[in-house]
Amino acid sequence: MCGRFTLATPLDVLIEVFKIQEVDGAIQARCNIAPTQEIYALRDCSPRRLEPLRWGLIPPWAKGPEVGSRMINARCETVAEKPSYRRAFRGQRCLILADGFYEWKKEGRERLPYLFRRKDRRPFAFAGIWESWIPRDSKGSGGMQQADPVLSASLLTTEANALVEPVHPRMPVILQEEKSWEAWLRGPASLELLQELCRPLPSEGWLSHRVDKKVNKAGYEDPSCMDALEGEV
DNA sequence: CCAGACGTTGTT
DNA sequence: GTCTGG
DNA sequence: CCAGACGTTGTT
DNA sequence: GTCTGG
Repeated sequence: MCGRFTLATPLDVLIEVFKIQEVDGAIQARCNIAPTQEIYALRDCSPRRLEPLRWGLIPPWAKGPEVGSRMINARCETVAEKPSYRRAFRGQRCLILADGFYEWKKEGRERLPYLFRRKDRRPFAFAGIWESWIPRDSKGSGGMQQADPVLSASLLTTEANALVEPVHPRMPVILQEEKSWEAWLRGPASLELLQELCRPLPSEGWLSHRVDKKVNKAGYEDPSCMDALEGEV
């Protein structure tokens, strides 16, 4: 699973790595992105536009946005069939930008967070799906103003690779090459190709280390979140 | 037919 | 909206 | 994902 | 225990 991640790479580097052509809104370094918060995604190949989305896919039929708080992940094994996800999986895939992700290991009563990232610290993308949700006319508005649609997203999960497996049995679907970014975003794609892209990423070129439990608290964003605990590598 | 769910993880 | 369960 | 709340009535 | 909020 993946319930927290980081995106602390400077914007100019993201623009260069992902060939971003437009940037929507201000993006700031994030060390502990939590569900329901803003994430940054590319929804199209051309133009490649970086935009903020809400983490937690809100299906179009939802009565309120809180439905999205339990839709933060989609299993790649079932995403094509689940009523809440399949439409987005067919035609609304996105790349969620990241440069690290946290997974928790259960040790008795404790939940110990680990950070996973590339040795070279290059940013990468989670395979995501997005939806647009239109708020129902809220009671006092009297139809005066139509609320804007809310864009939201889930990220796909797959089996853990050798590096993640000791900590947790699932990990996010990671795309780290231009070719796979293109393939994930590009129009209609065969189920076969998409399944291929969802295989667990090999661990070569990646590192993990334990981090402080202060990461457990959503909203704690100090850069020291990403520091290795003493005695860890 | 209507009502109710629609998701993932991990578990003694 | 669409599917499942009763 | 983890942390924190988990309830109603009626009100200075 | 289970749900909601971040």
